Amino acid sequence: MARKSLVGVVADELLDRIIAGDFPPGSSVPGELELSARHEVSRMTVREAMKTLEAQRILSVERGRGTFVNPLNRWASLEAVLRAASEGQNEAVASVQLIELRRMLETGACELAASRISDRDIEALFGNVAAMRLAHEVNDVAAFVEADLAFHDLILRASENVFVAVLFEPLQRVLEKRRAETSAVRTIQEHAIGHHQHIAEALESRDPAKARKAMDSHMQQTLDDLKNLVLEAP
Amino acid sequence: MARKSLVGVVADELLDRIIAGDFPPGSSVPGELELSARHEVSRMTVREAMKTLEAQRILSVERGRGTFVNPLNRWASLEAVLRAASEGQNEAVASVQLIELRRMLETGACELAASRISDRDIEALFGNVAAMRLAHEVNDVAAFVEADLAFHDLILRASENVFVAVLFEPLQRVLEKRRAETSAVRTIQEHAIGHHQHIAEALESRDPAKARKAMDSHMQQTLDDLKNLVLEAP
DNA sequence: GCAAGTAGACTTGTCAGACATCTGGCGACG
DNA sequence: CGTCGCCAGATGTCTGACAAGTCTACTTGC
Repeated sequence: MARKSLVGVVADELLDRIIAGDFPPGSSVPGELELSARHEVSRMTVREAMKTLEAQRILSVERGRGTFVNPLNRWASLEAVLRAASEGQNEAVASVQLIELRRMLETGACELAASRISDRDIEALFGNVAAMRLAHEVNDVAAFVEADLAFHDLILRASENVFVAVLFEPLQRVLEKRRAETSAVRTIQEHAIGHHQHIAEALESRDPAKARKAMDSHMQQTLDDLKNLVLEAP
Repeated sequence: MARKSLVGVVADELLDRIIAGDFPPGSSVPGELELSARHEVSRMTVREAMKTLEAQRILSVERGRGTFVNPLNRWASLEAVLRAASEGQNEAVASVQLIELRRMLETGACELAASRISDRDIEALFGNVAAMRLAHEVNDVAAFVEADLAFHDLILRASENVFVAVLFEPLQRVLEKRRAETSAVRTIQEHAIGHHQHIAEALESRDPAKARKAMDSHMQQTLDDLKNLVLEAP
């Protein structure tokens, strides 16, 4: 694990204080000198920390006036928004909303991919399903997850839309922990194998509507699994 | 227009050189000292420029080794990716892909909003349609666009999904210029009014599938309009 | 008395130079 | 031949200073 530099520490602590509500949107954040004294670092370090938060549109720096907190809907960092939205009892709500977002992107990408995917990619898709089946039989969770991820990644790339991939990348990183959890349950594995088989077949038929529906069913299953896990967890 | 600070200029020029292919993904960019000499600024300025690019996951800075260019699919900035994807003759392709992305988010948000939207918001929706109709009659393009944007913004917020709004914000900023162009054509205005009316009615019926379909038709129209304008432009 | 102008305090922007710390390779030494 | 240590080069941080924008409040001229 990479030890964080001072800049990272200061940026994190400042973001924590923003999320905690110390500095509500629209208000100003303490000056660079004050922060450098508080965190016992030089002003340059504080400036670099601010620059990272400004690049994520969390802060707006105005020369001569001060530095201000942007409203949450202008933040450009999915992870920062996730941290802010997960405060308190909202973690379950945030998880569901993330799945909803994933559903939009994946079903859309699948619909596009249906009319653009190559024969070779379809073959690879069925190969991934076979790999999932095998991993299920020998009870190899890691291999199962890997084939699962490769399957979805292939569809994303087959949609031939660069921007979808860009938006999806941070989402995947946030969700990968929970995916590993759900994938450990054998009955869920069986469900997933069936859904993936249907998706591959739908793509093979080159029917966008059918492909979208197949992926949507898969996402609905994923959402149900998440709800059952989160809500029933002790 | 805000004059860009030196940091912004350096960051832009460096990004331009990356996009131009001077530093392909995986390779290293020149050291801080070399860049500070090239741009005739201090090392601190270069460092802050690098920090902004690092925060957007365009660069990876590794202490003691150097600074490296990330592959495009790891970039976190929609606008930077757009700049990279619009190089050469690809601008039309990039525009279409952006609309595809917007379609995913807006149809998804509309589907969610159908079961969550309040009566008051529905009323406001019809109010916006009325405003569009009025603006159409008196030929006020600015008012038309404003009501249009308010309509879509309302649906986004009615979906009650924070993350959708976060992803959609930069998209909207990128697309707003073209939207103003298409909205200037009177026949397109008429089409849009009809579609918006259908969307509002579908949401009023609280039928998610119907709402999704109505929004999808609207997006299809937008896509067709864009294609006709881009492809037929002299 | 009032308004315009201005001095000052406070903010961020940039610069210069220095030292610390990490990485990787090269060479000396066992 | 392998290992250790040194060194060049990279980024990380600090100090102190000055430039430049913004807002407030006081001064000044009418």
